[in-house]
Amino acid sequence: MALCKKGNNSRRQTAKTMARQKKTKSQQRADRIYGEIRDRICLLDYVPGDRLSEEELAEEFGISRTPLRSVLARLESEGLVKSRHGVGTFVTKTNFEELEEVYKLRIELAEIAGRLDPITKSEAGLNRIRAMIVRAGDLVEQPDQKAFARLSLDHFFEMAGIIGNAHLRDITIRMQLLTTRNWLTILPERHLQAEIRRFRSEIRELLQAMEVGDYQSVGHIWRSHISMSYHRLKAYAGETGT
Amino acid sequence: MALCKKGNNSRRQTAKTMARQKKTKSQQRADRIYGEIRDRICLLDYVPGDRLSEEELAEEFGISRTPLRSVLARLESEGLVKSRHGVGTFVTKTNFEELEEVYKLRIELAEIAGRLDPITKSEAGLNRIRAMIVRAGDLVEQPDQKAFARLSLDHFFEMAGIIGNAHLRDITIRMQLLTTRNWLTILPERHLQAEIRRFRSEIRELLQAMEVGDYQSVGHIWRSHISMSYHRLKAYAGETGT
DNA sequence: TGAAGCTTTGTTGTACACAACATGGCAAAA
DNA sequence: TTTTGCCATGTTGTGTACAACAAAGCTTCA
Repeated sequence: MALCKKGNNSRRQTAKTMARQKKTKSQQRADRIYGEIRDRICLLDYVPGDRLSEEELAEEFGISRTPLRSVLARLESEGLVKSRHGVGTFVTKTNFEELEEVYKLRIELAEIAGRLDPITKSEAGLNRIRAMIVRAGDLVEQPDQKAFARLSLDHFFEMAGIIGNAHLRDITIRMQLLTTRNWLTILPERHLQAEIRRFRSEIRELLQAMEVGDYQSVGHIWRSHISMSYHRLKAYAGETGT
Repeated sequence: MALCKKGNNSRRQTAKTMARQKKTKSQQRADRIYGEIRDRICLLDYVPGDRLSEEELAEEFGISRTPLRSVLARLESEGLVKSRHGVGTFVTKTNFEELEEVYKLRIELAEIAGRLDPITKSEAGLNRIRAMIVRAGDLVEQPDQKAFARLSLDHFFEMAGIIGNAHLRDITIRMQLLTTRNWLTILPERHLQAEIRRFRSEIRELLQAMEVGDYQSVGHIWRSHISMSYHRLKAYAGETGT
C-alpha cells in the first residue's frame, strides 16, 4: 500500500516548509503522517465512503490515538474525512453542487495566482517540469491511472510553488486536493490515454509561459485548463450516467 | 471579560450552521468556545504575545484539556495562536509582510464574492444592516474603540453571508479575522471618530447596492473599501512610527 | 566576579482508560 | 410475520496521569 511515495511526500514537504522553518519533531512526524493519509485519499487508495480506523492507523504509524486524532481532525477541517461519534471516520463523498463550487473557485484563484507576486521558477524548477513531460510521455505509451494521478499531483504542487502569496497558495492547494479524487473517479478508463496526452500538452503550454517569465499568462493558461477540465468532467459524468 | 457577547456569537453561528445542519452537542460546544476565544483575540481582549493557558481556559469553560486543545489547534491552523512545546500557547503577532499579503488577497476575494453566486439579502437581513447604521450613528456621537470593533465584526459577518460559495466564504472569513486585530492595534485614538464616520458611510454605500440587488457592484464597492482601509492602515502605521 | 552546569518549575504533547454514542442483532410480544 | 424494545459490540470523544521539553534560578567551581 505505502509503496514508493516517500519521494513524493518529501518533495511536497519542501514546498511547505519554506514558509515556516521552525518545526519540532512532533510536528514533522504529524506532517508526514498527514501527507501520507492525504495522498492515500487523493490517489484513491482510500475510496470515498471508506472507514479510517483510528486504532489501526495509530498502530501502523507507531503512535497512540491522541496525535493521530489531531491528524484526522486536520483532514476533517479540509473536508477530506468526516468523523461521526460512535460510528467512525469516513472518507467524504463530494456531491455535485460542492464540486461545482470548488471548481468555480479554483478557476478564479488560478488567475489571481498569476497576478499576486508569483515566484519565478528557477532553472532547476523548470527542469523538474521538463522531467514531468518525459514522465507524461512514458505514460502515453503505457497508460496507468494511478501513475497518472501521482504525476498530476506532483505537477500541481510544482505549480503551487509559483504562488508567492502564502495564504493563496494554501487555499489553492486545499481546493485542488478536494477535487483530485473526484476527477479520478469519474474519468472513464477508455479516455485515460487521451487525458494523459492532453495533460502533457497542457504542462508544455504552461512551461513555455514560465520559460519566458510571463506569469500572468501562466495564470490565465492554468485557469483555462481548470475550466476545460471541469467541462470535460461534466461530460464524462453525463456519459457514465452519474 | 465575557460580557454580552452571547448575542453576537449566536448570530454568527446562524450564518455558519446554515451549511451543515448535523451538529452534535460536542461540536456545538467546541464551536461556541472557539468563537468565544476567537472573538477575544480579534477584539484584543487577548493582545498579540499573550499566553493562553490551556489549564485555565479548560477550567473556565468547564471541560478538560483534551477538547480545549482541539479548539486551540483550530485557532493555530487559522494563524491566530501558536503553540510551543514546553513554553506555552501565544497569540500571534503578524508581521507587516504577511499583513500586506492578506490584504492583497482580501481585495481579490471581495470582487470574486460579488460574482460567484451571491445570496440575495432578505428584507430581514437588510433591516439588520440598517440597524447597524444606527449603531454606527450612536458611536459617532460617543466613540468607543471596542464597541466599534464589535460592530465592524458584526457587519463583516453580515457581508460574508451574501457569499454563496461556501469555501469562498470560509476563506474570506479567515482572512478577515487575520487582519481585524492589526487594524485595531494600529488605528490611532484621535482618528477613531473619523473612522467610525467613514465606516457608517461605507455600509450605507454597500446597503444601497444590496437594496437594488446589484451584487456585482457590492463586490466592487467592498473591494474598494478593503483597498482604501489598507492604504489608511499603512498611513497610520507611518504616523505612529511602527 | 563570572560562567557553566544542575535543579526546579511550569508548560505543551502523549498514552491510556473510560464515557458517550450509534448500530445491528436478537428476542419477545402483538 | 412484523414490530418493538433491549442488549451486545465497536467506534469516536473525554478525562487524567505522565513524558518531553524549555526557561529561569541556583549552586559551584575556576
